[in-house]
Amino acid sequence: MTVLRPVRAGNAFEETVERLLQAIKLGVVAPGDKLPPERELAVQLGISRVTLREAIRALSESGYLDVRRGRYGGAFVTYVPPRPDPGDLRQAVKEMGRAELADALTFRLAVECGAAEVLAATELSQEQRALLTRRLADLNRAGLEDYRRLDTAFHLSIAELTGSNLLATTCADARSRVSDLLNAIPMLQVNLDHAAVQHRAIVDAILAGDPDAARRAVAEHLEGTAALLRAFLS
Amino acid sequence: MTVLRPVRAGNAFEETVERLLQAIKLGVVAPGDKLPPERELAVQLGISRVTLREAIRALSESGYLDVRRGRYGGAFVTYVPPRPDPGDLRQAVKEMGRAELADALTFRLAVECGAAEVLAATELSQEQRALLTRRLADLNRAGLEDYRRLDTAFHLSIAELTGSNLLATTCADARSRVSDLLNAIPMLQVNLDHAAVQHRAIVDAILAGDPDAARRAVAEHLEGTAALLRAFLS
DNA sequence: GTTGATTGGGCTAGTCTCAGACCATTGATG
DNA sequence: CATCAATGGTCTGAGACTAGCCCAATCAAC
Repeated sequence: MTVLRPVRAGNAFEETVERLLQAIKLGVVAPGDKLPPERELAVQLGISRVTLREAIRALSESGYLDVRRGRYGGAFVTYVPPRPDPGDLRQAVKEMGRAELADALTFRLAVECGAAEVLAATELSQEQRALLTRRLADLNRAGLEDYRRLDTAFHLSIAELTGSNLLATTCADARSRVSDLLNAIPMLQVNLDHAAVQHRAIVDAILAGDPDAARRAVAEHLEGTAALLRAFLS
Repeated sequence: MTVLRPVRAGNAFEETVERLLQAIKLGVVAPGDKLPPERELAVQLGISRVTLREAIRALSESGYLDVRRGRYGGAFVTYVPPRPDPGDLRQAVKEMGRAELADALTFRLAVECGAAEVLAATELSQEQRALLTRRLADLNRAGLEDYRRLDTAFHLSIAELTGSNLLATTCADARSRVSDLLNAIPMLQVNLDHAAVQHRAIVDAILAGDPDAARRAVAEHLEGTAALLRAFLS
């Protein structure tokens, strides 16, 4: 049964590595930025500093972080998403497995659609409307270097604006499960233009307070990339 | 930031208690049934038998379980949902806190709507359609004693039928966050009749392959109870 | 240069958790 | 009534995790 599943996804070290990797790959800490100081971060993550340091060392040895001592030191993010490559994509899809990929894509579709329609059904303040349009503008202004990070920020801000922390973390989790795959998709200008139109439609539907339109816009947007990924299974 | 949150919700003992309580309150193991044998359950939950036994003992001492030794023994569920009581409801809502309640309700709305519309957009096999209608029929045939459990089973089967484990567990989590509150809501015949109509509408929309209608039906259904709960905040 | 604040590096004693083995109880079956 | 399989009850040694402390390095400010 679905509820008597493992209580923990691994030991504290493994879960910490996973969490930090999520923060890095989602661009919560951008390349060149540094993580919070160990003592502080350990408290935020609810683990001991020893365990946190083990995780940081692992990520440092894997090339995700550069750790520097002394004042103004810290753990700096060195990871930059690899250049999109259909070969990587094909391999990544294979590694993940057919069932797991379907699960992750369905999950993402459901929670992002749910978040968008809830937000569309909400009375939004002027600040909230401004934030949403600003995120969209940031994304449209982005270069290829920053596109994925700002795309993530845009999508996650929809969930965050609902005011539900549970929903925001769930959407972040859903996205991180496919982030490696998304990063491997080549960014063709046609696709970017297409995505921009869809992003616009999503924002318009939310600002217009039209949940059905918001749902359809998000579904259409996500189905595009989902179909592309599924194609690599055959 | 939403992603640098605690890695663990508590120690293994606490998380195990929480998980077993979820299984009991959602009716995954019905009153009178017993949990799987300790050795087996410990493996399923990914914890040691020692830790599992501590959790079982705590629940036994709290009156949720009755543990019997020997062959044909086991941990039997003795918990039956308390008789609905507006007084309990008012207190439970107060204990939970305004922000947490809003979070949980928004979360549930988003994920259950998302699940329903994904399912409505899916090609369903004959077996899947049959399962859904059977769950609905079971619920309509239920007495007051079994209503909550079968209502939960109906709602969760929608998420399970999407084939996404992640989505199913997320919906189960969302429901369990408000289950105490739902159980405290008095079951008036008017409300049950109303719910039956809404359940029918949800199933019809899913079977008809109409995601927009499915979304609206679920949203309307959940907003009813959400509004009722919110009323107890004032 | 010296200083001092900030940050990573490392140690230790104690608690939590685990795997595995063995014991005790129960009750259907022959 | 004796047997025996299934199940909960208990113990032990090892490893994971934590809290708290102190050390070492760095660099802006004086």
